[in-house]
Amino acid sequence: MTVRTRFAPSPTGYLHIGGVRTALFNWLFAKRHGGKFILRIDDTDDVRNRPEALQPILDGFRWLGILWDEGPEVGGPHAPYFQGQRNHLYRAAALQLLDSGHAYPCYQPKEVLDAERKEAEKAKQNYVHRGVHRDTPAAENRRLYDEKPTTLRLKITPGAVIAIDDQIRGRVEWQTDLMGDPVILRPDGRALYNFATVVDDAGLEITHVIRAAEHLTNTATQVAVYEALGAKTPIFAHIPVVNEPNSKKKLSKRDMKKFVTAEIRGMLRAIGWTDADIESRDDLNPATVAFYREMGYLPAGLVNYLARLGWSLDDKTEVMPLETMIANFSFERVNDAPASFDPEKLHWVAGEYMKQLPLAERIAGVIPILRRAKLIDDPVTPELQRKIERIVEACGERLKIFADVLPYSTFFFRAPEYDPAAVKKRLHKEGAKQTLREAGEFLKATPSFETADLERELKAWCEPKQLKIGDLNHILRVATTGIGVGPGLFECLSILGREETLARIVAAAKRHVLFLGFHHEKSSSRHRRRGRGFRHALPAPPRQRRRLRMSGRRSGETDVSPRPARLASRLGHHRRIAGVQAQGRHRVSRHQAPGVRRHRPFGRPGARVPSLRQGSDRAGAGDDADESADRLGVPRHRDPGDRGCHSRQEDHDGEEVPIRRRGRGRRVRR
RNA sequence: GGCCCCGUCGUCUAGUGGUUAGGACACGGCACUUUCACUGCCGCGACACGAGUUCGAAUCUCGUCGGGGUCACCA
Repeated sequence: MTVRTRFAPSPTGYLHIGGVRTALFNWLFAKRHGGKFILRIDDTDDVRNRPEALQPILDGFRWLGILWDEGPEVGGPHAPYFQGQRNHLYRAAALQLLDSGHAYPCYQPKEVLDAERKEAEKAKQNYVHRGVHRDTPAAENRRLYDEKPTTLRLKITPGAVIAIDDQIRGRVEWQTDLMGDPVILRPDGRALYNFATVVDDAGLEITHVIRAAEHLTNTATQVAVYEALGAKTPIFAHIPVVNEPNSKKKLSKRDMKKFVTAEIRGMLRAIGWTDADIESRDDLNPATVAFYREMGYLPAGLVNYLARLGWSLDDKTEVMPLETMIANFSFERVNDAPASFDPEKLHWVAGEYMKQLPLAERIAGVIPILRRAKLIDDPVTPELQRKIERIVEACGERLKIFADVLPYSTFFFRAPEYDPAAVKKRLHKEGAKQTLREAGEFLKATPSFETADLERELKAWCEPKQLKIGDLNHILRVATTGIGVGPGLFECLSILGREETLARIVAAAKRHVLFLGFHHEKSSSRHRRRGRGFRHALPAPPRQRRRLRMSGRRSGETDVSPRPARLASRLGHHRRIAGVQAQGRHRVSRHQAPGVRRHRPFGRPGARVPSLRQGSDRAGAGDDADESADRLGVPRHRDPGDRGCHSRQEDHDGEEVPIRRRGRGRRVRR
């Protein structure tokens, strides 16, 4: 028997991260057994049935390399692969069940049913619907239905047990007495999910139904349909759901917008998306695959991470080639318990893959990011290409995802934006200005501006002056790049070239005085405190943080505002020259680095969130900041009074509950 | 509320009666270093709880607690 697995997304306009994990398991299993992976589109929900909403899903799969053997745009022997085009099959199957006495028409109005359901709920009873025509002869039921079409219900056999041997969960059983007769066909002839799915899975000869555990309870109904249809039930494997980061809640498709926190917004803006884009597009969201594509994650890294989310190869392997995953994938090593999506680890895995990527491909990956961020124009001249190559080389392993290039390279393409904290730390020092001027003079005349030569020359220059190369490094770095961290200084200078380097040194030396009083006013904004990559922004540097903690301040929050007296003394000076040089003072763009912050989709687990309200000069942060701060930092707790946990106690002396999985570790292997 | 599923460091996981409970991310520290990153080393840190079976339980049984999923003429 050839293994056939399937994934059946609804065309929602985006590929959900939880969904793609399910699809991946299906795909891996099929590949492992030389089988076929089928993509079927569950588009029976009219409301969301937009053809254009399918494309992002197909694109996402193709980008990840999860290719389907049968399905949209590929075809196959069981076409069409859209449920919307298969309704005649469901209808035929339903009528067949009607004729065989497995189904019956139900004329009970919906309102009555709802009322009954409510009643049952009130009485704390399970609601089990049995229609009046359950026991009417099949021929009579068919006559009734033809005369007056209505909903068709499946007859559930009473007093029976439906059981599956789930590949992951072991044996799971349900008592049919607790199941109502499910509707399989609406009055207008359209099928319901639990029915259509079975007709399709049977029709497409799916051998293994691998899906998220949230479908486990659907399985009872579906098995009943298989049996009524006389079809062979497939093998089921219910994989644990994917939870929100640091949460025990499912990473849901509902309420996706909540994942677009102020921080995520900042990241999206940094790579060139506007607020309008973010508002209007569902897929600019860290719960989708598209988001990671946008941010420049390598697809292979995402696949590797997702594969490891709920599955393991052994006791230690984290990063492994696709072939290894395929060769070793088995349900036996799929965990039973839900797994929380961990963006930090994903980022790490992505970085591991980036390390392996040849330079040429890194360059190719970085270009679209630079372009979107409007740092480069469309035609990439050979000269520009060479510059980008040098930048990427200089970034080295700082690059884990392509978007990491931005904080490390923006200053190569436009005038540096000075990070106030770095300026304060490195330029507001006794002698810094002097050193800067002298270094500038020296760099005017060095014989070469090649990286290695610069390094040698500058080191030699430092020696007699009792100046540590490290100190010079800091001063020059901030003066020429505006930020305190980045690629190697000598690489930076070399890439900038002599002319630009000197210009920046002169400009920085001039403005140095201005810096003394100016930046303090607004520097409480976390957003521009650190000009570092996506990966290392939020926490203050170790030493600083320790100090903050000791002073009882929240960690992660830096207060560099000057004491009032000092501020006052500076203000006079500042006012005098501000009018003339206002445009020359440091400016922090609202949209670009160095505001680019640490990559933390979904926010930082467990961290106190510094107030973003202070950063009112940061565009867009104000509105959603409070809300997202709550979400980011505060662990999700249910209301203590709302713990749905009394059930078993109350049950205990009531009805016996004979249904439970036996032997938790037991798995039926094939 | 009914039914079903799940419970090993903050997170991902290894573990199928005998282990000092292993690895990875994250975090803290040290070393390397011109910053950061990389790399190496060190550290922090878990079997939800209670009974039972057993010479011996993270592992088997029962119970308790906790978490989640699902209860549609949605998918």
